[in-house]
Parts: sequence; structure tokens; C-alpha cells
Amino acid sequence: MPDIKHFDPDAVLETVVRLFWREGVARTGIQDVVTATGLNRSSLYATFGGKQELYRAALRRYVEQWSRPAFRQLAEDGRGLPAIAEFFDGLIAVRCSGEYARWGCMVVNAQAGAENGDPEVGALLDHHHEQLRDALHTALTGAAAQGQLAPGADPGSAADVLALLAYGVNLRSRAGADARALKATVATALNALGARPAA
Amino acid sequence: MPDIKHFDPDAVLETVVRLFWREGVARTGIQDVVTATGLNRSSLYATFGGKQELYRAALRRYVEQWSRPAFRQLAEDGRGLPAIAEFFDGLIAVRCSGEYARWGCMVVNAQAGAENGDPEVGALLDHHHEQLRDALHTALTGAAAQGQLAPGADPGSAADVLALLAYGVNLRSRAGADARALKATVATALNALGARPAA
DNA sequence: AGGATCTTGGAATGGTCGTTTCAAGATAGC
DNA sequence: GCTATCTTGAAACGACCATTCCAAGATCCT
Repeated sequence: MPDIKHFDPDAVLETVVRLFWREGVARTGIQDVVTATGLNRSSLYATFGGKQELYRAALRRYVEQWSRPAFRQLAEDGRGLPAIAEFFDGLIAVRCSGEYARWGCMVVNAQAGAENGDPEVGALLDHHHEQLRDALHTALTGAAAQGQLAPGADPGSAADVLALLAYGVNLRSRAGADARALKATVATALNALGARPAA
Repeated sequence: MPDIKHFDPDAVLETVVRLFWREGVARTGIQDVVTATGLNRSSLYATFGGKQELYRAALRRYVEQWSRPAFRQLAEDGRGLPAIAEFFDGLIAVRCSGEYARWGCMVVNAQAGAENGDPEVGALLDHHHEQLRDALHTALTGAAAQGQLAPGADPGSAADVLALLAYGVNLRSRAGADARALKATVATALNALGARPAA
């Protein structure tokens, strides 16, 4: 009976993610979405609802597609500090080179851009932070169990430090920070956490 | 011959700083500025120019009034790590309590909000980062001279770490992070940098 | 094939944006 | 007090904003 959609909503949302991620929600108009996706306003509104709903969907997709896999891999990698180093290496690589260079982290961008007021977005930001911290905490607990941490170092506190450090990386990368400099900075932090009495 | 201004441009700019700081430039309309300052559009445009120029002026004033004094005090305090701890304590206090609680840092907000494209704003962000890093570097050099750092720790690299940490504090505070948690996190980082072989 | 039901295209909506314009008001020198 | 020069108030500007509406087109079921 009914007609069927003449486009792939998932592919459209992917395009929308990139728009909001790179430009921010404030600087992206519906006209920009229409132009970038190729579909028209009617289909857009019928499929996703208004702009804010579309932004929320894009933010959810970003977390699902980018943050979650990275967090999962970090938490499931049992090597300890090397796993954390690899996590940051991957982060810096995405942030400073390739297609998404200088785009920063869409979640971090949302956090500072005052683009909220939307309670659902706020909750997502908090949840994202918790997930990051938990993944780091898991990896650091493994590191401690393998004797990779300085004696007396608390994995929980160290996870907090590294989470804030990750935010710093995301922020500075959007401003065009150098990948090598960021890597060196992260290495210094990891080294400090892992420092122990000279044997 | 001419008439004289019927208001104090400096007081007006102070009001504008608070508006842009708290709400962000995207969510603040000229009408909001007019309402908050009490003066009308003609005087606004005649005195400051357009919105972007007004935002730049407000950003400059913020750096001058908030960042610069804090950086100066940090750099001129010769105590080393205690000076850095006090810097972060003051930062967290402003970010989490009092009139400016949950406002974040106006410069950091500008960085993530993608509110640039304006090269002058971009240059200001870079300059701000450099100033923060330099102040931390100076304080850390003093700390190293007093034997407060872990052996082999490089003040330059440590300054990079703490600068990114400060960005993290500014970001999370805007999302409502707890002051005590932030203090504990900073303490962990400082302790890690200062850790040395058990004597 | 017929008809019900959804999608699509494109114009149109009211609202808000930043900015401009211009007459009226205020000041300082003559 | 008169005039030149700036400031102030308030209305008005065109452009863009997110959103809605409706006729036309496409699809599936019977």
C-alpha cells in the first residue's frame, strides 16, 4: 500500500554526523543538511523529526560508531599500559590526520559549545565521560595487577587524570595541535603514572 | 561641539563578556546584548562595530582580566609544585563555585564551539595556550631546581601534560563536575609528576 | 487495474538574525 | 542662542532560520 523510502536513512545519518561533527550544530542549517544529503525537507522531517532530534540521533550514532568501539577495545585489552598507549595513539591519529583531522571529538565539541540545555544531550555527555573513565579504569587495574604502575598509585585516580588528558587532546587537536607533540605529552603522562623507584 | 557618550564602554564590555562567556557566541543574539547592557543598537554598533568584533573584544578582555593575571601569578611564584597546586585550586574554585560556576573557560569554550573561522580568534587561542604552557613551564623549572620533580622528568613535557589537564578541568567543570573530584584528580597528576624513588 | 498510503518536490510560513537608516535629542564652541 | 557634530531611540531592512503544507509521484495490496 504505502510507498517506500527512496533513500537509506542510515547513510543519510552518517552524512549528518559528519556535518554536525565538523561544523557544530549552531553553524549547520537545515539547508546545509538538505544540500549535503541530497534529500529534501519533507523526507528529512518525516524521517528524523526536527533539527534537535536530528542532532541527538547524530550524536548517538557518533558515540556508537566511534567512542564505544574504542572504549570496548581499551577495556578488553589486558596488556595494561601498552593498551592505554595504543588507545591514545589511535585517538591522536584520528584527530590529527586523515579525513577527520582537526574535527575534534563530537562529544567534546558539544560539551564546550554550550549547545546543550537539552537534558538528553547532557545525559549523553555524562554517560560518555563515565564510559571513558571506566574503560581507562579497567585498563589501569590490569596495569596495576601486572606491576606496571608506581607503587601506591590508585587506578581510579589515574583514570580520572587520563580522562581529562583525553579531553585536552581532543580540544587541542581541533585547534590544529601537532600529532607528535600530543604523543610526546601523552607518553610523559603515562610514564609519570608508571614511574617507580629505580630498581 | 560633539555630544559625549552617555554610558561607560568598559562597563558595557564587562557585561558582554559575561554574556558570551556563559551562553556562547552562537546562542547570544544582539537583542540579548541590547537587553543586558541597556543601551541600544545604534550606540552598540557605533562603539564596537558588529557582533564578531564585539565578541573579539570580549574575548580579549576575558584573557586580559582572567587568564593573564593567573598566568602571571603562577610564573612569578617561585615555590614550584605548591605554586602549581595553588593555580589549579584557584582554577577549580572559580569554575565550580561562586558567580561563574559551570561557565567553563571562555577561551576553551571558543575552542570547542567551532565558533571560529575567524583567524584573529584562532590566533588568540594559540597565544593563550602558549602563555599557559609557558607559565607552567616556568613554575616546573623552579620545581625541578628545588628537587621537587621525579628524576629525569622534563619540565617542558610536564608543562604540556598539565596544560592539557587544565583544559580537561575547564571542560568538565562546565558539565558540572564536582570540585573535590577535580582537586583529587589534579593532586594525583601532580603527585605522579613529583613522584621519586622512595628515599 | 484500482485505490489506499506513504514519499517526494518545492513553495510558503512566521520568526529571528545581524545590520542599517534617519529623525530627534544632547552637547560644546562661538 | 545658534549652529555644528556627535549620540540616542526606534523603526525598518533583507537574509536566513527551522518548520509546515499540499499537490504530485511512487509503491504495494487486492
